[in-house]
This record gives sequence, C-alpha cells and structure tokens, in this order.
Amino acid sequence: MCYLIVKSMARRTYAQHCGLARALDVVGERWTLLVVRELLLAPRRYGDLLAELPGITTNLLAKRLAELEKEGLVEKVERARPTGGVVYRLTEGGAALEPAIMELARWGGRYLVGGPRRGDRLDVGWGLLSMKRRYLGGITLEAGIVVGEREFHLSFTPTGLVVHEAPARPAEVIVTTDAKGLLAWLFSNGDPKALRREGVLSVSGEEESWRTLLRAFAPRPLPPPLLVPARPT
Amino acid sequence: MCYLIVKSMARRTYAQHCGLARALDVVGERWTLLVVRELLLAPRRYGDLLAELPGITTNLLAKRLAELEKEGLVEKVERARPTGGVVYRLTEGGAALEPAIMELARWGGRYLVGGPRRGDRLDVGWGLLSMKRRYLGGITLEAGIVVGEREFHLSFTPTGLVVHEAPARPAEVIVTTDAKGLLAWLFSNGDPKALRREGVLSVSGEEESWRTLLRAFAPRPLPPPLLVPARPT
DNA sequence: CGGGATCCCAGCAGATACTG
DNA sequence: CAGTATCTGCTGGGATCCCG
Repeated sequence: MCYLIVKSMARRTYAQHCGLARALDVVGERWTLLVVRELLLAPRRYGDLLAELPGITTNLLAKRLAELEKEGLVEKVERARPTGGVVYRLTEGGAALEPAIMELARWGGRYLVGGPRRGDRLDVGWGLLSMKRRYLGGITLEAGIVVGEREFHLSFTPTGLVVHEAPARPAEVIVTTDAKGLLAWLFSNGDPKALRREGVLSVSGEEESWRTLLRAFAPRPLPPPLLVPARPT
Repeated sequence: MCYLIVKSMARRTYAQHCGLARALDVVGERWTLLVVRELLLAPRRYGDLLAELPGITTNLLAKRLAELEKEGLVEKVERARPTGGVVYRLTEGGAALEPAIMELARWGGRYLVGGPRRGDRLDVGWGLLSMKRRYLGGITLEAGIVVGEREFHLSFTPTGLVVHEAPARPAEVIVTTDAKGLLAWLFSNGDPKALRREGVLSVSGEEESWRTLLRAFAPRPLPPPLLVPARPT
C-alpha cells in the first residue's frame, strides 16, 4: 500500500452545503474577522494592522492576509497613501461582510456594558464602527470627527452612513475631541450637549448641522447583560 | 525563581473593548456557531446534535455545550420531548445570535451558487433557515412543511417569520415534499407552481394561502460568485 | 524600517475507546 | 444515550531572524 501524502493539505472545512458553514470555512478562523474589521474604515498597511491588532503575531497576520487575498476578499494596492508602499484593501466581496460583522458586534455589545475589563485595549476606530451601528437614518450630512491625530469622514444619507478614516474636511460640521471624549460620547448616556459645554467635545461648522447630527443616533441601547449562572462549579 | 503554573488557564481572549472581538471571544471558536444554528429551529438532544453536525466529535460537542451553558447562551431542559431525557435549548441571549448568524449565512450564500461540492452534507433544517432569510414580510399565515419524517411550522407575521421544527399542523396550508423537492424549491429559480404540477411539492389546505405563501419569498438572489484570482502562485 | 519567513512549543481540535 | 478519558497532530502564540 502506498499513500500519497499531499503537502499543503486542503483547508479544514465543515463540508456542509449551508451559508453559515461556508462563511465560517472562509472567515471563521481566529483573527480573520478582526482583520476585516480594521479594513472597513480604510485600507491599511501591514504595519498598521500589526499595531491595531494587539496580540496578533506577525506570522499569523501574514498568513491571514494571504488567505484573504486568495479568497478574493482583500487586495494589495500600490501606494494608495501619500507615504507610498502597498496597502491592503477590501474588495467588494470583503466589504460585503460588513452587515455580518455589524450584527456580531451588536450582539457582543451586551458584554461591553460594564466598561473595559482589565487589560482590554481600546481603539478609536472601533468606536466609529459602533457609531455606524447606531445610526438611525433619515439625515443628509457630511461630517468630520477629529480624534487626536486620527480623522474620520462621515457621509450620512437617509438610508445609510459611510465612515472612512480620511481627512475630516470638507464637512458641514467638525467635532474635535480626544479618545476619552469620543468614548464618553459613545458609551455614556450623558447628553452630548453637556459634553460640549464641558469642553470635552469641540464643534466647528454649522450649528444646525450639529443639531442634525445629534438627532441621528439612537441613545445607548443598554441591553441587559447576560446572566452568567453563578454556580462556581 | 518560582512560577505558579495556573491550571485551567483563562480562555483565550482578544482583550479588546469592541463588540465584535467580545462576540468572537464567546462564540468564535470552531463549531460553536454551528451548534447554535442547530438549536435555532428547536431544542435538541445531545445525540441529535451529534448526528446533525457531521464531523464534530463527541468530546468537542460536549465541550462546546458546556461553554455555551456557562456563558448562559444554552440551557439544559428536562424532557421537553415526548421521548423524555434532557434537551439543550437556547436562552434569550443565545437566540439573540440569530441576526448575526443570518447575516453570516447570507454572505456565505454566495459560495453556494454552484451547488453542493463533492462530499458536502445537506440538511433540511439548513434549508428552512435559508427560507427564513428570504422572507420579504407582509403576510400573516400559519403554514406547515413536511419533509419526509421531519415537520416544520412557520408562523408568518408582517414583520417576521418564526420557524420551528415542530408538528406542521394546525396550519392553513401544508406543503409536503422530500429533501430533494425542498432543495429544488429553495435553490432553483424554477416556479414553485411548476414543481407542484410535477408532483414534487404537494399542497393541502387553502389554495389562497398557498398563493400568499409564494408571494412572500424573494426569488433566489443569485449573487455573483466571488472571483478567486486565477493566479496559481 | 516595512514586510514578512522560520523555529519552537503550548494548547486546541480530531479520532477512538471507554464508562455511568 | 450521553457523555468522559486518552492520545495524537495541527494551529496559533511568541521570539527571533531575514531581506529589500
């Protein structure tokens, strides 16, 4: 008897003719969806991703990017940034993961209500994605958010919101704050107007646009946290 | 130097204060979401799950169920079935995963357009979930679907559809078919009326309800399959 | 310095056997 | 029927090295 040992085994698969199983075959491995999340706001360089995904190791990031590229979800693009070099960008197929990522994040949001746990990393970009989830629709507005060195541009249309990490201007209203201020805006049920009065948020541009902006977001949903049975068994 | 080796390491975590990362901490491991998918239609016994998740091994299923139970997403319930014994049932928190599962399945659906691959398993329950995804809303109807030995009850309301694996009756209309017929209904763009004329689907109950049922589903979307770059490098 | 490749090892997944 | 126990091999984590 003679067996041919195939090098480079085919990837592990659930072998089920089901959309969920097939999706998990492609993006179900560790770190994969987090890489896609990082690319939702803008194309990124390898080093950007390494810095924004604390805990991932360089070999694993390289592997995940190669897999995503092979699946046609991510493509390498030359010097899309002023600094040159190559960036990784979502293809249409990769960007189509956004609804699934948003629903997973909405579900996971109930674990965030207690605030960050010890050792948890925070990132301004993640906050912007959570803003996107909470957009109620119904307004038309170009807005910018400046958080420290990072800038985001938000294009509101009545049916959706496109967020890019890109120059905040031109925009009808610009909100400037720092990371802590953004989190206060997002995660506190406090009035953004109060945060502005306290100087945590600084607003420039049209006052009317600022008021429009505030109307567009649902208040923090505050779902009841999951009850973990207290049996210490 | 002396290190205390902590037995029972804490579970691997991304340590990110982000809904997506937290969701993946909880349900991102292999098989977990597929277990939840099986429980979406009805509570299941351990042996049911083992049979419906071909490829999972008994130790891993036990581990996943224990984790889901500890997280409060699944609970063990005594003799919910006529045959007695204990079944696993989703809690409210576990059932709240449905939108995320549906969006992932919708995305993965584009990999299904070529039909099952060699070796892929098929399951009638997965087909019912894909029906649920394609419900357009707008009707009120109680329907039943009988596929071989398995029965499903569908409660249509204008805003949603609840599918349970449960006795098909009582219902205003009952569709009886076999597994192949259900898949033809779901995955072909052929007219269900034609399938009925050919005897693949047999309909009992009110004719008007049958016509209502047909109006309620979007035709197969047929998204373009992802283009996998042909470079064999 | 950006963008990886290589090595090693711990832990998780997979297969099988066994038990209440 | 409903799991546990045991073994093994693969995948992911960590450190280091390479190369333009």
